[in-house]
Amino acid sequence: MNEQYQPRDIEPKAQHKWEETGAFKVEENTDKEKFYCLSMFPYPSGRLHMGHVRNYTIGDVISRYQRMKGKNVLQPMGWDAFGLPAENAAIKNNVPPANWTYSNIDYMRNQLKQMGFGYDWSRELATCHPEYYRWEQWFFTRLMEKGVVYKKEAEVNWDPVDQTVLANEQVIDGRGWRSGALVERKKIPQWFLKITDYADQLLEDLDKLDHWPEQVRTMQRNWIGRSQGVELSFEVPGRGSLEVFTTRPDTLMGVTYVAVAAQHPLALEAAQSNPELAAFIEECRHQKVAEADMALMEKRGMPLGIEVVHPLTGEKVPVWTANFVLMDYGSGAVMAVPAHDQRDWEFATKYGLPIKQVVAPIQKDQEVDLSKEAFTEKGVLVNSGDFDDLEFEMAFKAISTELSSKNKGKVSIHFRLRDWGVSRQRYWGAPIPVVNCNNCGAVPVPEEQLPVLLPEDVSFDGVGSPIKKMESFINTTCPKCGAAAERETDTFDTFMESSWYFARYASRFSSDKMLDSQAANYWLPVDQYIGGIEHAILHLLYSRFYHKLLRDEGLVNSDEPFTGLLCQGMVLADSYYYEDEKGGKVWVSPVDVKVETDDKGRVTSARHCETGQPLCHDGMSKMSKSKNNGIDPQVMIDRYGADTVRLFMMFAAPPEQSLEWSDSAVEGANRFLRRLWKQVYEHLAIGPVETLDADSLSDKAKALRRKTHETIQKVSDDIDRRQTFNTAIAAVMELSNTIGRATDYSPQGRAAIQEALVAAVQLLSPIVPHVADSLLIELTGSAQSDNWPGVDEKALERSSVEMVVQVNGKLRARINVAADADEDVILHSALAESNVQKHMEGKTLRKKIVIPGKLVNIVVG
RNA sequence: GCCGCUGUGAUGGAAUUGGUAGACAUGAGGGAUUCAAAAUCCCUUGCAGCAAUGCGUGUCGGUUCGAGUCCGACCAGCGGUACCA
Repeated sequence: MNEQYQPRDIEPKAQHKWEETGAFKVEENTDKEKFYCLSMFPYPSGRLHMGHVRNYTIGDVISRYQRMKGKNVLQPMGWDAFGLPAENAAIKNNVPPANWTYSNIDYMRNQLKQMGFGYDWSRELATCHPEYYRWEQWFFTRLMEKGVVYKKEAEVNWDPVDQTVLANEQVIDGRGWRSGALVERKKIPQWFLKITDYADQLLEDLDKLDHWPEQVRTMQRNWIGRSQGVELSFEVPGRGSLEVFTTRPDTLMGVTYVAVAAQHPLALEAAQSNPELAAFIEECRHQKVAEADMALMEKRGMPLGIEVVHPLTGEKVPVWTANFVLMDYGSGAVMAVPAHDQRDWEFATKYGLPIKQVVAPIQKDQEVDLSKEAFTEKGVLVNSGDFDDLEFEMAFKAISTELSSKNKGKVSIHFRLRDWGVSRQRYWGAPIPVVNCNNCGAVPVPEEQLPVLLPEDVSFDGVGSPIKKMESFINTTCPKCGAAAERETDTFDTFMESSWYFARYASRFSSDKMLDSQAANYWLPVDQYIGGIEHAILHLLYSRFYHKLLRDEGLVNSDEPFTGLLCQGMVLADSYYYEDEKGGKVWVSPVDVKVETDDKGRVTSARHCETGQPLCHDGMSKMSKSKNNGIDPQVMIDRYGADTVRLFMMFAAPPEQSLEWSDSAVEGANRFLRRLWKQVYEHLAIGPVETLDADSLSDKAKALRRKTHETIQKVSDDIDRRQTFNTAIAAVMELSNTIGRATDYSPQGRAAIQEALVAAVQLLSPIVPHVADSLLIELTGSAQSDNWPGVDEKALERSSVEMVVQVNGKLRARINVAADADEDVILHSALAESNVQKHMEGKTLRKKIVIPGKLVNIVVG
């Protein structure tokens, strides 16, 4: 055994061995319990970043742990390879997006291998590969036939100079990021998936996901947003009716105006004879489509000069157009009750519209001042004619019944969730498999003509998608009637690919079907899914939806794709900047910063290593290009080895929390591994160890053995149930410290040390597999990586326990009592303590609380 | 804006079911070893105080014998907000 820990030596050796023996290649095997552990696949952006390293280390630790517990573990890896960054890189470097993507994949695959992750590489996939997206195209044509798909006009951000659609991210301060032109909203025809048909299932099945974080389930519930309300109509004299939905029909008698979207037909019609209104509508066309922008902008509106008829009172109320009403959402119109809705109240106050109170507080003494704000609580009706004195539920019933009897409305369930628009006007994505024919309309491409290949050899100028100008791609014949026709040139939203990759991994080798049901159903659902919290809604909701579509097509037999979910936090680093002459911030990589501290180790100032330029510290923020604070994992792997990086990542914070990068803590992790190596080396250098006989140990050896088994118990629970890998590592560190203090070097004393060392290394092996592999071979002659240590309950037994004694909740003494002592004995012993008596002096004993094995609290007064 | 989360020593964090606040690390200070340095090893380290002790988990209030943990209000930061992935 080498005296020094040399990761450069042992890591490639271990990795080579795993590859040679196909250690992580798995097959369906019904004799063994399966475990499918999946980390969210990466976008191949160029190099691995710390977020990936963290995500995949967590996944690998869980996988290796489950494998050691004897399960048949599938852990695959692949590439979410379509997307916007490839197009940006193509413009910048003048290479086709495909070439850029493939070379990134090659580089990053090699990096993953250097980290020692135990993937079944035979199942690797890339979503930009036709053998992957052909099935997505095929499935879409099945959905078209089933009517789950439809086409409608929807608004996009339009850059009028570049003549291209922009992602929300590409709109900066209302302007196109490249052209600088004022962005417009534009309606274009797009494909939608009817996720709203599955809204109820998606909501109800959340209750089954009891191994998901509660916060994610809550967010999804709120996103789906089921609410019960009333759909009602206001008559527009001479022009039919205006439909609105409200969850507060009890406030119906307080409606003082109705608001419609700027693009609403009523508004557009009124604008024809009203130039001022037309100008307002034109202005609204330049608002961003993002919800956050909509919510933060100034609420503005204009009257249309028309009135509608209140469905119950028959009174006329004015119609306004307002910039916060969405045309794409619901009916594009809302009723306004300024007295009982804060947004309506602000709008009414701003434009001098009437505010009519129709709800009063149930508690008579509660004050309502409608000149200050709206009264939005549920209460009792007033100023509502026949409905006066009714409370919310009765009022809801009475008013909705009245509306249905007059045929003016009905109770209905409404979802916040909107259908999923899957069309993108971009190049680097899977082509939508549709042919547009003048005779037959939109025709799905038949299965035998799939895949519709995306041409990869393109010149990419960034202005529009190349395939939109490529006649060889566009011109085709209609699969139905044979006439000349045009291909759809839009591509799929990349969420389409990431919504079913987990199923394809499980059935990676079926070449004639999207999924082989036997393989897919053996592995699915995923037992443990790991990824960033930023995917809590969109990706996870779309995947759940897609899984149900696969189920309804008979391809899988489960209802949900992911049984367990772990959302890991971000990786942060210090960020530093200085200001240039123009006052702009110049960000300096933390690698190039020298930090000065005072005599207590507090940071006093920071300077640029080379120039000495004083720098401002901007605190910890997410590692990003924009703040130039990314730490390259490759540099750390080269310097310390993969095990140190893995250990630091898992030790520095619990997985769901954000993790702060710290150079000195990385060195600390490395130091621990060196110490552990040395501990094993020195133990073995003394000579052979005899077999442990648990009954013939000294008290000291017994205490070490108890620590060993307590640690096994704690680490097993930490990794398995709690998923707090940081505390698991801390526990092994404690065990290592205890081993270091051992003084019994008799043959049986050394046998107890041997047991402790073997356990420590085994417990760490999911986290630092390379060094563990080497150490276990030295200690036991074999790697034993398929063995998780078991707890010997007998080793845990203690004869006495320490308890703390409090007086009025303050710690005053510690006592040692027999483990099975009863309350009287414990109290007697507690009251005998001199410091306890001192604090009781001159006071009356009021209460005695005894928590066996923990504490005694004496209450005096 | 809305939805969700987080806040504990100089720093990362621990405290699992309401029961010893600060495990395990990092940093800092002191010492040993060394010609010297690195590395390594040992000791100290929440704040105030000589001590007894008092104070202390973002802020303010509440429940309880007992609150980092539960409840209410607030402040700050972060994630998502439907075309970034």
